[in-house]
Amino acid sequence: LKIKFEQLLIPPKEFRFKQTLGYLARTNNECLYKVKNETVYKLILLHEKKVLLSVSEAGENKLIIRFHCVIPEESIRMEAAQYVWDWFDLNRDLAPFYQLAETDPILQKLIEAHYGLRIVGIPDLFEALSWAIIGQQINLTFAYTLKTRFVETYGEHMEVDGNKYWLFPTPAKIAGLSVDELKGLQFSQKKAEYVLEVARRMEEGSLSKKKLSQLKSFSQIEQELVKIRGIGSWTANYVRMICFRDPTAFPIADVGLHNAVKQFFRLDQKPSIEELKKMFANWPNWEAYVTYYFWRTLY
DNA sequence: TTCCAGGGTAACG
DNA sequence: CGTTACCATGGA
Repeated sequence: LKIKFEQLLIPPKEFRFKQTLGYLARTNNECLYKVKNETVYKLILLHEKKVLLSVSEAGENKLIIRFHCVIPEESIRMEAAQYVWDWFDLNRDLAPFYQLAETDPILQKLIEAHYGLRIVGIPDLFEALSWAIIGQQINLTFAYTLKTRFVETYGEHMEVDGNKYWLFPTPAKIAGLSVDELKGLQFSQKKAEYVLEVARRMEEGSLSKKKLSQLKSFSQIEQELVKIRGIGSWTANYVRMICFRDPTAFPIADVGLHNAVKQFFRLDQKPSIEELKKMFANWPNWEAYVTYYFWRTLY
């Protein structure tokens, strides 16, 4: 890929790009970015323009963003840097989290295995909600299949050097679809209805990341989200976690978390909700990070 | 073939 | 309010 411009990013101390890459490369089924040669490539939309960027490590814990398209203007380069900063959750101060581990053997073990791992987010609210809805109650492999069909049917792409890079579909594109069209991709009736409802609300403007961000608390964001059909506690917390960057978000009903905890402690059966509440009470304000670190123990 | 998957809704008591 | 049946489809 031809490099048109480079931009340096200096992440905080408690960050290891290797961990981010490990997460990004956890599956071959992801259609919204590619990982190759320790570099992640992603197409994003900035000011209506498709911008293909890559992120890799440059020297000691520095990141370098490269642009593989027309040379973006200064303001767009800054927004791209901001995007990556948010995507990798580089704004979070992990020092208190790691301090908490000093007197906690469970956290110590988790952090030892994943030091420098940050929650890789989904900054786009429509994508975050849609992906959560798609993933409800089906195995992840099939969830990726559905997402890929959805993206490649309704999303835009850019082709560079024979590779296609995709954007997640916009609410505007999806809002006009019918349930049957999504069922054609093997969405269930309910999933199709839920995704369409979210798209319509976003297209109409009553639902937006900006509006929700202006609320006073993350719990208010959750209250607003669960008013929408198809969005329950798990989905709302998942989205608080990966889109709104709430470290206290806690998708406690998550099957992946249950399996991870079961395996981590070699339990005979999955932990109950009460047991999880009790356990996580040791990690106040870091529920999202502990959940994420547990997830990583599965792959 | 059976079990279950990064849940949610609606009906019921 | 807490519980339960049901949804719906593919993966392993």
